Amino acid sequence: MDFFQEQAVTSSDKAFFRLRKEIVEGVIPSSTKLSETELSTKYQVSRAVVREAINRLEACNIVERKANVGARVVSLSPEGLIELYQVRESLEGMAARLAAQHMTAQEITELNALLNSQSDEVKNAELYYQEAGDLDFHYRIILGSKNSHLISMLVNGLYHLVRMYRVQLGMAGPRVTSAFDEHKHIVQAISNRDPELAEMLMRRHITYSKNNIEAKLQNSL
Amino acid sequence: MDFFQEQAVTSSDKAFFRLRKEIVEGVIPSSTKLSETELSTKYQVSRAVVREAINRLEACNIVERKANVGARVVSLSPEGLIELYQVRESLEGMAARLAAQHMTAQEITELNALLNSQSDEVKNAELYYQEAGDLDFHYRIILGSKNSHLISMLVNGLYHLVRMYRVQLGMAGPRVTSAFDEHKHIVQAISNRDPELAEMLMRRHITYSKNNIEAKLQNSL
DNA sequence: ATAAACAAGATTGTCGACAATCTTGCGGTG
DNA sequence: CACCGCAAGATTGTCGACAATCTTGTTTAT
Repeated sequence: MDFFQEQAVTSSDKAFFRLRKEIVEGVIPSSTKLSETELSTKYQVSRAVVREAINRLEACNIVERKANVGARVVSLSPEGLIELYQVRESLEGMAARLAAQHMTAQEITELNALLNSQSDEVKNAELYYQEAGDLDFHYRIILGSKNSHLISMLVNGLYHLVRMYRVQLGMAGPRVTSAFDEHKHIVQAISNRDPELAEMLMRRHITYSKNNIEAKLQNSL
Repeated sequence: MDFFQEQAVTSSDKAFFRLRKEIVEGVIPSSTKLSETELSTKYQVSRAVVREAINRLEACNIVERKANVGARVVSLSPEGLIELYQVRESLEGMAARLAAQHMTAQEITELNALLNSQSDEVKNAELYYQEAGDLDFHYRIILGSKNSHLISMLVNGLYHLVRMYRVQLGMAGPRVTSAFDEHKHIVQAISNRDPELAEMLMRRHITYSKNNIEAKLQNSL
């Protein structure tokens, strides 16, 4: 299930994962100032490891830092979410294109199997699908691109930010069955080794999600 | 000329910029092991600032690091360069699309002016163009997208890697006049506020570059 | 009363030392 | 002779203390 369960080897790793989790899940609210000394006492580690963790969070665009002033959690805005989805559309579209070229026959078979198992869940209205299943689908295609830069940008960077928005703005929306059909068509294009179509369908799929979210944001104003 | 001349405020900044420069320009060859103690004596700073600099280089994908083992400069490969250009095609294509929507009238005017001034240079065969002028053009469009994630990924990340490849594999190739015409058409699409076409032309432009580079790599084998 | 200048406090940046881990070469054992 | 284990050396990871910078509240001069 969890593809890349990144495992912590050093203290900084642990601090980084913990901090990221707390920020993404809103335990530490957005726009909060991150005090190095405060966190080091809270986590029972030295300031150096907290510092390194914060630096890594900055590289993920989860916190912003000013020299001699400090770091604070990024503030979420509707515009920021739109920007995020524009980048997603671009990168995941390319991922789908490359996946159609580079995925192995076995990987494609497994992807189809995943979709079939999810098909039952969708019929039975187990909306377990939305969170984990959607992620699983997108991850497989990203990894299937076999492009390490693409993978790194999406998996280590964007996806945590997207999740942060999802959690904190309460976007666990529906769009389940329609999204599922879109997934099916994307896999079909990949199975047919049709890069052009795969990219186009993936871009549309993400654009639809973006529009759906924009509509929700409108309503909540 | 230099758009974002990032200015160093802390010692770590200086160490980071210096290290990046030396790596990109090949003074420190690719695949070199980076010893923290060695660099700290060489740069006359503490190990902590070297450490932080190396961490930042890791975030840029310029060095790879293993826990408890150390960091080494990434190794360049033809496949790596291709992957880089695939990501560039994706991101800069989106940048051109967004630039067509979001650039101000003044920015577009300035972009046209830049092209006109370069037009003379191309005619006079001052191939000053290739390096700085090409960069200038692409940077303006990236910044014109007004998408901070896109800008950050390209300016802080990919472009230094691309330059590293260019310098070390000796890719100061021609393709001057034809690339210039492609630039002209892209700007025209942006002037017409045609996002679709701007993206398509930018993607083609980068694909051509990629093909050109691939051909050179073939020859040098 | 407003604004500039200063001082006290707190926070980040940098440093050198110690602890934990990995690498390397030697010696023992099958 | 090959392989495993172990010890010495070197390298990275972590720590607490000091230095440099920013923030804040008060004072002072216009």
